[in-house]
Amino acid sequence: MADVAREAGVSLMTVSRVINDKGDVSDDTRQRVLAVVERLDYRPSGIARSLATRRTGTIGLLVPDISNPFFADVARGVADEAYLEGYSVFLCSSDEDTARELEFVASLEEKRVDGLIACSSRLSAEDLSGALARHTNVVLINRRIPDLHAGRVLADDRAGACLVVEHLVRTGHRTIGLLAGPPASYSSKARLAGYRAVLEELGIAFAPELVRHCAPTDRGGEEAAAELLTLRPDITALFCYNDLVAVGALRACAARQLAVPDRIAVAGFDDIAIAALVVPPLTTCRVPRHNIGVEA
Amino acid sequence: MADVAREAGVSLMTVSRVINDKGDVSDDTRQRVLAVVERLDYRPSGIARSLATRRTGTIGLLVPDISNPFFADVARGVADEAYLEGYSVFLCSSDEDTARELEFVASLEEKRVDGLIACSSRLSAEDLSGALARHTNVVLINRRIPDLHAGRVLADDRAGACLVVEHLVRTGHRTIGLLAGPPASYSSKARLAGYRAVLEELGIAFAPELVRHCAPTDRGGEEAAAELLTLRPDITALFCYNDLVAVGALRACAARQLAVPDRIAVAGFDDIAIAALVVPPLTTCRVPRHNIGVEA
DNA sequence: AACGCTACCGTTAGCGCTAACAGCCCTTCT
DNA sequence: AGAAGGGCTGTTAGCGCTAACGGTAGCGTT
Repeated sequence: MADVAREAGVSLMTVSRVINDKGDVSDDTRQRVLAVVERLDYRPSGIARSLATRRTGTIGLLVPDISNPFFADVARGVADEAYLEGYSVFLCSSDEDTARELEFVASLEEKRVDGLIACSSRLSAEDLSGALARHTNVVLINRRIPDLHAGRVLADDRAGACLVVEHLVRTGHRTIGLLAGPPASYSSKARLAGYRAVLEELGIAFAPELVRHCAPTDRGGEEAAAELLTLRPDITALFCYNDLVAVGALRACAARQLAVPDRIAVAGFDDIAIAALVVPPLTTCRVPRHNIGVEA
Repeated sequence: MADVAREAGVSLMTVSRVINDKGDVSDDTRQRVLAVVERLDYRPSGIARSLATRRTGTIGLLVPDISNPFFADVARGVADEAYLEGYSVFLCSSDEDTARELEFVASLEEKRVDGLIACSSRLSAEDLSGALARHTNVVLINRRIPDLHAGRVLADDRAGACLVVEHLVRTGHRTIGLLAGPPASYSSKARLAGYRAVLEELGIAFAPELVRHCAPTDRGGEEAAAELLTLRPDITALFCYNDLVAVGALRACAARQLAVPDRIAVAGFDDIAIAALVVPPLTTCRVPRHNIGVEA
């Protein structure tokens, strides 16, 4: 920057004004400075600028697993909107590990991010609000923490679950297993609530042994479905935490020679791409993942 | 930091040594400083540290589309390894847009990233090497630019294609169609080369009309397969650019009542989750996406 | 003539850290 | 005794920018 100022015959401040497109610079000077910037191939240091302005133009994005299509789509929305607003995004994929999540929050603080989006945090309400209290601009996706000053973007998981379960009951199912995903997940609780509400509303007793938590992956779904179907072979429908779990459930059904959907129905959630491509295609409930990211 | 130094009765430098875990601090002093750090809830500024050390502990990751499972898996590998090494990752999803890609490279330079991983860049060799020349630590995934000082991680697409085509030929196929994906893609060229090499090696004439480029999606595969099968109904096997294309091809076959795999064989590439889930499961070739990210 | 205003540009003092070096004290060795 | 060296701590001078304020010239107004 000093080189540019010297070569253009102006002060550092004038160079600063030009590269930041501030007013109070004559057109003539501006052109002269820009020419030198070009000639010397000068790029300002965002680090030094951040130190002086106390803004970094970055946000942190915390997800449990970026290779999960759900979070990848949310991330895409976040990345798209951040780009439009001139922000950069730190990707933090915590591998569903709460300790790592906490480390990421601390690391993002050291990096002095301007904001933080935490998607489907697996942390307890206590740990999460403790960690986030140090950040000023926070948005939570699929999490509701009462006393935390933070924005929220929530899918209406309860309503979605109601739709799915209602559909299953109306199709004649009375014994509906629930592969409920990670117990710490907000969505898991909300979907369980919807499942329960619809059953009771339609006069079907809620049976805890029909509910099984599992990892939110196809493997998690496969294992949980196998166990649940062994325990309760009378199940005629499985409502799965998400489409990945449902895909795993499909495999478990295939392994036991249970025809889908004739002998047993399998429903997922999210409507990720794979839902339409498996055979048979999954019953599911669309969640506007990209929009959620944009909104957050 | 000044507060900590004052309260602990030491100099700034000693605080710096403690928080950076450098030697030359007595155990007694270290404990005293750490206690004050804890009490004042002090977190060092990575920005200021970066300005002083000229290192940021960040890398940039450039992908065409983070919502594409292929890139999401690579990103997961990058994120995992970066975490282990104490680096943070800037996620840049260019939406398959070359202009945006260039902007990202410039923005990462201003952010003073320590390194940059560019995955399947859509830029021309010229633009890409021009943009990356300003960065010192660059790794390209699935791109080979001759005169660029950069690390490379390449899937051996040619060898993979050879394996698949050889398998098809050994299973008795002589008329093998190729749905070749986007012509600009490095992988497309490499897989075509493998296809051609194996055919010629095994004494089967290469027929250009058996090759058809297409979008790397299930829809692209469906359309291209339909056209190719109309043109050459004698085809008994389809080798597809990737698994999504192959899923599309499966649909095209179903529409024409061609039994898979009895009347026609369909092979994909990448071994994404869906490959095992369609009926019948796809013949495919695994690409170690996560490893590629880790390695890069 | 005195004043105020606008447009432009410069100076000063940091932002919060660390590299490099300088010192002091104590021990060990010759 | 003196030299040498190691362990610990402090001082100085930045890293590359910008906020805040200060100044000047030129113009119009009273």
